[in-house]
Amino acid sequence: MIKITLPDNSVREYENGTTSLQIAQSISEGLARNVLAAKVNDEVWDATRPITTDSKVVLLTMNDLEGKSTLWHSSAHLLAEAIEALYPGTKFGIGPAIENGFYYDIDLGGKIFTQEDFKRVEDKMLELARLNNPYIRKEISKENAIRYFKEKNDEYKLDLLEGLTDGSITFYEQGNFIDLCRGPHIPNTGFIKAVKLMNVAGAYWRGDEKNKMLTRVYGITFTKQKDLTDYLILLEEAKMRDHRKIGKELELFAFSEKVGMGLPLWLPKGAALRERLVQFLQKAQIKSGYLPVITPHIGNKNLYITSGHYEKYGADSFQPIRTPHEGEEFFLKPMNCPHHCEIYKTSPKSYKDLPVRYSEFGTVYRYEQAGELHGLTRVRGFTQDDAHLFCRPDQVKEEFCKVIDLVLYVFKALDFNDYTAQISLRDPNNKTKYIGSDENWKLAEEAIIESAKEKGLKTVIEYGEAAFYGPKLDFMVKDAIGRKWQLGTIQVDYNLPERFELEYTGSDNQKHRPVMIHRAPFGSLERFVAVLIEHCAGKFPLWLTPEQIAVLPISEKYNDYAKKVLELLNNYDIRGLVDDRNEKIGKKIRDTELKKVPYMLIVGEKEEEENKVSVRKQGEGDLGSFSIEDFAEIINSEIENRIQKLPIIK
RNA sequence: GCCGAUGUAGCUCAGUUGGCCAGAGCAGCUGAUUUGUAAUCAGCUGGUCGGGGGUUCGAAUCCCUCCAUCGGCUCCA
Repeated sequence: MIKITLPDNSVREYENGTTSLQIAQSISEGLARNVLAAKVNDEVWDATRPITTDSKVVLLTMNDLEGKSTLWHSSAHLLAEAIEALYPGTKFGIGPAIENGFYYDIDLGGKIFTQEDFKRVEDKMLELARLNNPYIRKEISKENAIRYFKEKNDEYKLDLLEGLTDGSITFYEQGNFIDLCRGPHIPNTGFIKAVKLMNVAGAYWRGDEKNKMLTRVYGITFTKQKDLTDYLILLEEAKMRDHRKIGKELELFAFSEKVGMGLPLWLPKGAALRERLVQFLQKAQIKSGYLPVITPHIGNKNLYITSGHYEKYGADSFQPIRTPHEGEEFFLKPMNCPHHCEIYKTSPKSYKDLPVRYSEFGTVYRYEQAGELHGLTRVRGFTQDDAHLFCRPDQVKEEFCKVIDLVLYVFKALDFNDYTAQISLRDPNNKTKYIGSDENWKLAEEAIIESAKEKGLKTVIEYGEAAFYGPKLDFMVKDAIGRKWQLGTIQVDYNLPERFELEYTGSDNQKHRPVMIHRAPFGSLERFVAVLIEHCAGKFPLWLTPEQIAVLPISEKYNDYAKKVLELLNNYDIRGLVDDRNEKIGKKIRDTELKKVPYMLIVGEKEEEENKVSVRKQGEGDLGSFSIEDFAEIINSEIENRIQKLPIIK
């Protein structure tokens, strides 16, 4: 007999060799029908794998991340089985589960796989799923594994096998399909009840652009049809919120082929919104002791040679601008830090001067490959809400913590309430990608980890995500429909001060090297606005939105009164427009609703007589009539509660 | 940059066995109407069918090429 400890710490005894599935059955049949896999002593196992020692067991269902990914991994095998049945001779790369579903990389020889083929493959998958074929785990020798895939003539699997050591190799078999796979898998294909292929794309074998491009087929499956339906509804919702669509509809920004790809044009309303964001942050930064500076849009090549950016990115940048005579070379400014280093150097610094904090809404230009561009989230010209803090080593932690406060202040003001902090460190296997000594990296990493801890941030560590000059703390926010976005970033840097030979005189009258903190709470205004649009679906906070009110006269007879109302409200710092078109009130309301203007003020005979306005709130309806002063009071207190009462950082 | 898809009026979209002057709705303009909480009516304007080249008696439709966009890959200082 073996002892099994369940998550509620209850201990049950089972016969040696009992499976997690049998444990589930002993608890309830319903549970057994939903068990996809099990965590046995913190390792995810097949639910059908016999347990032979005393163990901690957690049964996994669709409600668990690991349960989902087991289902999706098994679904990838099912996809492969279906494709092999329909397109014999197909070679298979890898087929993992991903955040939402799974994919399989396949080589169909010459055949082009398109959306037209989806229906056929989906039907085949469902047909195979209904056979309830078990997923059977088999340990196999490397020699036999190689023989199998040689016979099958699948060079990708042979390539994968090369990296594996004998003794650890397992095959999984379901129906007529055998795959090299570590597992784990669901008990049988019958758990897969709903199947949807999402899209198809090219992907290089092993992610290396020198290798052959395979066809990547993306799909998702569920154990209930309803879950698939809900997922598709969520995707529709995401489509409705797409900032490219809303940006066009609300006339916030545009692109022009003539101006060039990836170069956003801010339209009047978008520019107003952006400017308001800038003012908001500028104000908080000045209160926090930042000194705004301004630097040019181009910089001499030597500047970037010093910073190390030239060596790292020079070849993949917009190429230099050459002057007609002197043979000088200038780059479009791809980042602000080197300029700020030079500002630091314009005067000698004492330890008493530090920290100094230079801030700049600095517009930078980066050559991004054509296929990488995406709306406002990935562009070739953008404005960073940048700042560089130069401080003594003993000030790093305090400064870093203050920057965290500022970032959280920004998130709070804009309703991003669900966020995590990602500590982005070097790739330990490839240190050549980075500049600077191990010692400096260690100091920087410690500063970040300690500060995040002190602030009580929820953190995850990611290796290989650091900037080339230093580790980062990246803030990931979740939007209103649960999608994750990277926004603000804070970086500790011991390397650029060295390259620029930055100094200050200490109390010991010796020269010392300052530490530099790079930070951008928004990240970039472009990206931030994009994420904000998708977060709030275009219904911006009242303090930020381009038009807070629309005054809607019932007929042209009341246009003059409407204009007077708007003027009076302008005096209360409330902004908006009068819809003086010759249209019926229903039409004006409809159009204003679609423009997502927060408040509509309807004025006609009654209102003019009583010097009032009828207030209608966007998305909610009629609120009744108010005097102009009362309405202004309501708006301004709503704004005050949202933003001005937030504790401003010291 | 690579793989695949897409490109028709300002916007959303019809129109492909190649064939009469390329269509609709919304937007815009003109007029009528002067309106009470999500679309008033009528008329009109607007398109080198992404650009260029080719096949053909004839091309939005077929072929080539370039550009842009979309979904991915790779990349992201």
